Amino acid sequence: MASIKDVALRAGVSVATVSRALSGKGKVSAASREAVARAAKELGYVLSYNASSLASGRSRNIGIVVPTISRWYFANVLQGATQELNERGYDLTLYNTSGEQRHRDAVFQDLLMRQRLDAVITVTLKLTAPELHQLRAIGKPLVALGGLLPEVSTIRVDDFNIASLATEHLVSLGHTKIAFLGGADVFNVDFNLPAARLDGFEYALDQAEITVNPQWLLDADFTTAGAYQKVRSLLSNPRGRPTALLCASDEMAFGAIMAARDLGLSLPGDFSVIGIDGHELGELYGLTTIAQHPGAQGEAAVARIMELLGEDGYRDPPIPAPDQFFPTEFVLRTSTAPPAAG
Amino acid sequence: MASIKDVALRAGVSVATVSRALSGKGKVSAASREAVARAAKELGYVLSYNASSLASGRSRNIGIVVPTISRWYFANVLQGATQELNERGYDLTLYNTSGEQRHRDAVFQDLLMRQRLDAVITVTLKLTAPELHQLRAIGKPLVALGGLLPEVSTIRVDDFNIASLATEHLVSLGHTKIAFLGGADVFNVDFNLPAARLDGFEYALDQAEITVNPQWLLDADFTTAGAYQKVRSLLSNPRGRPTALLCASDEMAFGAIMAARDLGLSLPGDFSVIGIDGHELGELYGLTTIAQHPGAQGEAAVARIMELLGEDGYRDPPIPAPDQFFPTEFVLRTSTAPPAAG
DNA sequence: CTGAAAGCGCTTACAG
DNA sequence: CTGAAAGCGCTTACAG
Repeated sequence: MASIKDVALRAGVSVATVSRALSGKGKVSAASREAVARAAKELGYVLSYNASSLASGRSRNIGIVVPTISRWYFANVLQGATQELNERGYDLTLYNTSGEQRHRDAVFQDLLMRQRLDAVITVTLKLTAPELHQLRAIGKPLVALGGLLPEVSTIRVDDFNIASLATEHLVSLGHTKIAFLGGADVFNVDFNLPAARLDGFEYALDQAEITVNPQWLLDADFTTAGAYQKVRSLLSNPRGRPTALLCASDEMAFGAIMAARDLGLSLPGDFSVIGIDGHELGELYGLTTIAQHPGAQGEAAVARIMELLGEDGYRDPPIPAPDQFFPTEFVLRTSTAPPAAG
Repeated sequence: MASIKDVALRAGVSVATVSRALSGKGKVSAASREAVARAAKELGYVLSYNASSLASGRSRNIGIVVPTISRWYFANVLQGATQELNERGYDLTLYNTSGEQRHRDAVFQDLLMRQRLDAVITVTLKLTAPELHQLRAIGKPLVALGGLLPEVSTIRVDDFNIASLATEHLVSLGHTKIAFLGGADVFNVDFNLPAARLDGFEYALDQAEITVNPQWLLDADFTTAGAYQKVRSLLSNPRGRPTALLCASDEMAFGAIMAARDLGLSLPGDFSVIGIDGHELGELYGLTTIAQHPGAQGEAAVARIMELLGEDGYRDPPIPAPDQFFPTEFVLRTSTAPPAAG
């Protein structure tokens, strides 16, 4: 592979000039710039990022830590983040904390520390105190997508507000018998949202002076199959069932719809379902939902990182790191309607 | 951050000894080893991978190039690959070729070339000749998951065989009116499988002396929604419809099942569906399928890379790079049954 | 605008 | 088993 020396030799300038010409930093005459560009092209020169990073302290590489990849939300966040980063000429290094504890430890104690990263994005991770300490020790910009890192710049949706809005929708249709399907803590993820979403649900019902039936506050594991089981039981209770259900994720809402159908209920006449997420499949199910656009969240996290990095790769002093609510969108489809008369 | 010099100073040895002690390469006395370990720990030393890579030529970093992330197969491949890599102390750098052409160009012309990678894994990508040339020019081990890179070590499932097995299953149940739903080329992915799977389908029918109805050879875009539309049309044809369907992916099979149900057909009595993939949701749908375990494929790709790298990070001369079929598994559920009498 | 040179933090023959 | 030293390929004050 051609090195910067080869380019310098061919262009008839010093390596310093090659470096300046190629990076665009510092003054270089038009003639030199051109000669360098030509030489570099002829030699197929690509700069060594290890060397560049070592010398400059900038890696053009962002780390992202997720609790799992193979779930809708996370896969879409990654999709948005990689595209945005690759477009800006940055690499993305992916860390997955799922699986055994020692893998997770390896990520925080070793992999993240290797000084190859300019910044780190964490996605809905509930970190232990030592993990947070480690992350801070890197001394690089940090963005927490999905919130949850104290004193760290965060981007997240307003879970309380989303849940109360969804609930208000059901109330406004005339429902009073409304159930809630939240999510349990899985993957060591703080889907802490469950708490906030439950609060929003209860708040909206309270505002409407509707009493919450504690039997109708359920939990599943954020999967379609898990939700299916729970909702099937819910709807089979001979002592009466709700006419509407708010699910803390669309994937769970799909399970709820399947369960209701399998029990012979007609939707939305007998049973209304609203989700939260904006999953593509929602269209096919006719699912009313509140879309949170995770791909765009991934892009926003990258944009925030770039702000924090500034033009030269760092800000001194650092700019304040805001906490930002990401906008969501109410999507009305056919899974919600007024309850059947009677 | 503490550097190797600090550790050397504190341990009372040279940096060379520190390097050897920490890497485990070369002879070091037990005493030195211990002193170094203690000093490193006390200082919270973590080695700079940029420096290490520059000096040694090894990055402990594997690149993986995918055409998209937010689809079941790819998300699961990544899930398997990251876990396996993180466990071995390797970083994974993720490149996504979806989106605009210039992003894709940036990946191949720039990002992959930066000499930060020890090896590259590509996932079901149809590469152009220049792209392939670029990849080869890196001079690093290459593994193609899903096949398709000429003269490159590949790991893939046997699409022909999978499809013919699935078809034989339907035939053995007594079906003769069998349709096939393949996938169109999306994302610039060579889901070239469609061709192989179609071949397998036709072969099996031929063996059973069943004539293929060309009207029943369909194509969708590998999505549930796309399949739903196609199958709805297929089943609504007043001139008769098939009693069974082979779908080239489980996600499409879900759409097929939904379409059949929405038309009032009873499954599997009126209509049998078999998929290919092993998607988790298949259980809920009762979908008979051929599971291909993409997470395990991701792990296998990593294992292959490690073989190619050898203990020291390279093999000289390189070991031969085999082409390997990844095992799949027939999963019988309730979506397939003999056709209703008549 | 340009070049010589120091330095980034490691690894690894080489000599002992 | 150990250390001094060269070298990996860049970047960036510094001096001109």
